[in-house]
Amino acid sequence: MRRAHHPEVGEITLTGVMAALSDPIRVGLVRVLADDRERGWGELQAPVAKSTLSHHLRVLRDAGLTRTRQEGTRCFVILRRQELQARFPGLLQAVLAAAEDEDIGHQVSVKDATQPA
Amino acid sequence: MRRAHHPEVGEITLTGVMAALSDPIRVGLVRVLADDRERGWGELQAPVAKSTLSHHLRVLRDAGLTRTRQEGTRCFVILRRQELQARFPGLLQAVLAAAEDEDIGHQVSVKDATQPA
DNA sequence: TTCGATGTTCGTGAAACATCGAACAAGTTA
DNA sequence: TAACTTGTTCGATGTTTCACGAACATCGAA
Repeated sequence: MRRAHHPEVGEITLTGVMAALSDPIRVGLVRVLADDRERGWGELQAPVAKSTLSHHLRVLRDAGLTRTRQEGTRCFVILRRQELQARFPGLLQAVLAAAEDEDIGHQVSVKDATQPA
Repeated sequence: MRRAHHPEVGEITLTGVMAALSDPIRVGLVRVLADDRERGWGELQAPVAKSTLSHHLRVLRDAGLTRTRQEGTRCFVILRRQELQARFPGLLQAVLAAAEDEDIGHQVSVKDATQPA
């Protein structure tokens, strides 16, 4: 369980990001993470098996969209917003706005576990 | 040779656009078309067989990124820039900027045939 | 040490995709 | 009518992706 190759900012590719965001579930995950709060795996609710969710999160990570941190046996994800903004200015913003507008990935949500702000 | 289902603006989906732009050659085609000039098939130069090029142009068209016009036996493409801007504000712009920055799709170009401005 | 929880990886299909060459269709031109 | 040009469609092939369940690894707790 120790595999987490995050690409450097400079290694993030446009086509990689586009490919990662061509799946509704992954768009949904990004939307959920768009509030810049770190989320635990377990909070993420999506209509797929956990191995499939793991796969999607890996794709997002490999594409450079998210960063994964491990703490004990559980993992946390966070959106690499600033880095993406630096690499591809305006892109994430435009995608998020479009996703909101179309309500893409609405099937993904967070369990309100850590909700006490 | 009569197949050209252009989606309405409202039918263009984000994931469709993202998927279409996850291929370097298609990004290159969009870059070439980014000057808003209509181009003939024959002008488009890409390192793939013509059937493959036809396929890529079809994907772009189906995704709503381009519009195809037929005149006699030859076809012309143009970027649906305004409509995309209306549908997904800022998206195309961000993608084009990123593509320029990374020089993605540089393998695609135009023959200077209609070049006399 | 033995559970239980949490993710990852593996093995496996089904589907989608990129690519090519060849065959086809539809105009243009000779 | 007979070429020729231009682009589409077809069939084949190999790769990638998505999906699942099962097995494995890791850590914390009993």
